[in-house]
Amino acid sequence: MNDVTSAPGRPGRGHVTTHSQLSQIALRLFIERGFDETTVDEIAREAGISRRTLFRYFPTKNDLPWGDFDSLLDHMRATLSEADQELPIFEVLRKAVIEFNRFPQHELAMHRSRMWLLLNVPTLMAHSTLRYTEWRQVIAEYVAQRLGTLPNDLAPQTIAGACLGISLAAYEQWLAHDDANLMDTFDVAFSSAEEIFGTKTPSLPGFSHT
Amino acid sequence: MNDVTSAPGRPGRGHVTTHSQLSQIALRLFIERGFDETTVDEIAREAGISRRTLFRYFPTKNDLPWGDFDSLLDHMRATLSEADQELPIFEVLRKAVIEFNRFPQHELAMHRSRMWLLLNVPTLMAHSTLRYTEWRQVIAEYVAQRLGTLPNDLAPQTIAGACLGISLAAYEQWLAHDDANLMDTFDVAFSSAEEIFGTKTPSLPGFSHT
DNA sequence: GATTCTAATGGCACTCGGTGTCAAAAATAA
DNA sequence: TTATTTTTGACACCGAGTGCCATTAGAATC
Repeated sequence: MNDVTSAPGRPGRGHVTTHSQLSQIALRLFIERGFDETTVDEIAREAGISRRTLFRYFPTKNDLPWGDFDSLLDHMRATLSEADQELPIFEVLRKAVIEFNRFPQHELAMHRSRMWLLLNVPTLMAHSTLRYTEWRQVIAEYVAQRLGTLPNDLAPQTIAGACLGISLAAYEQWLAHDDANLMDTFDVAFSSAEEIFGTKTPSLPGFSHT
Repeated sequence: MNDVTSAPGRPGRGHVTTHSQLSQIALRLFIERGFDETTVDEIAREAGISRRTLFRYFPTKNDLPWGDFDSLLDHMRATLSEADQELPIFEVLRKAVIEFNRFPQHELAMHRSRMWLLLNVPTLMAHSTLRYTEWRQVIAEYVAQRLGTLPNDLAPQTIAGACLGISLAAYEQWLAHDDANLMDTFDVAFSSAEEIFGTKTPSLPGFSHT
C-alpha cells in the first residue's frame, strides 16, 4: 500500500496514479451512484486506467474506500508505543484512538463520506470486519504489553473489542448529526463508556456482582 | 428460512430438500476441501439439486454454514423476554447467551466445524458481521428495555458489543482445546469479563478513573 | 543518443458467485 | 381428468477477480 508515484532512483516504469487518487474517485462515484451500482470498470475509466491496473492498486472493490489504512495503523502503533507508561491504560487508549481519528479540515468531508459508506453499505460493513480485526490487534497488543499477558488473552481482546465498539458508536453519532465535531464525539463516547464500565460510579444497575 | 419440506394441505410442488440438509452437505465439503476451493456447483451436485435452486434456499454461499440462524435468534429473544426482571442484567445476559449456545450432543461436532469456519475463513468472518449485528440487536433491545433507554443508545450497544466479544472469545477458546466443554467455556468467559469490568475487584489497573 | 534492463500497464480470456426469465415438473383442488 | 399453484431446472447474462503475456515508459549503462 505504498503510494509510490515514481520512485526516484529506481528503474522501470513509474506508477501512473496513487491509492489516494483512486480512493477519492471511487468514493465520489460510490456516493453519487451507490456502491453496488458503481462497477469497477466505471471507476477505472474515470481514473483513466485499465480495470486490470486498478486491481493491482486495490485487491478488491471493497478496499477502495479505505485508502491507505495500513499507514494509519502504523501511526497508531507508534503513538501507543511512545505513550507515557505511567498513565492509566484507559487514558492512553482514549488519546490514541482520538489521535487515530484526527483528520485535517479539508479531508473531513471525504472522511465523512467514507465512514458513511463503511457503516451503511452491507458489503462494506462485512468487509470492514477484516480491517477492524487489524485495528483491534494493535490495541490488544498494547494492552497485553501493559498487563503482561498475551495479546490473544481474554482481557486485551475484550478491551480492544470495547474500544472498537465505542469508536463505532462515536462514528454513528457523528454521522447522525452533521454539525457534530468528530473529536468531541469521540471524547464523549469514551467518557460514557467509562461511566458504564467505570469503577467509580456504577451507573449500570445489574451489570455487576450481586 | 422455513424448512417447509412439503407443506401439508397446500397446493403446488413440495420442497425437494431442507436448509438443514444443504447446510450439512456444504459444511462437510467446506471442511474437506476448503471454503474457497468448494464451488456452489459442487454443493448443488452433491445435494442433487440445481445450482439455481440452491440459491433459492440460501441467498449466498456465505449463508450456507449458518443454517437456520433466524430461529435461534427468535429463541433467544423469547428467553430474554421471559427472564426474571429482578435478576441483574448481567446475569440474565449470561444465562441467555449460554442458552443460545446450547446444542445437543449429536450436533456438537458439526457445530464445531461451523464455528471453525466462521471464525477462520476470511470471507465468512466478514459476512458474519451482518449476522452478529442481528444478534447484538437482540441483546441491545433487552438491555434498553431494562435501562429504559433506546436500543441504539450507547449503553445498550456497548454492552451488546461486549457480550459479542465475550462470546467470540469463548468460541476461540473452545475451538483451540478439543477437550473443552462449550457451556463451561462460556461461563468462564463471562466470569472473566465480569472480573475485568466488575465494580467489585478492579483487577485491571488503569482501566478506571485516576 | 542508442541500447539494455526493469517495472508498471493494458488487453484478453477465463472462473465463479449471483440474478432474471420462462418453460417443465409435481402436488393439490375441482 | 382438468385446472391451479408452487417449486424446480435450464439458459443467458452481469460483475468481481485472476493468470498470462505483450507493450510501454523510465532509469541505467555504454
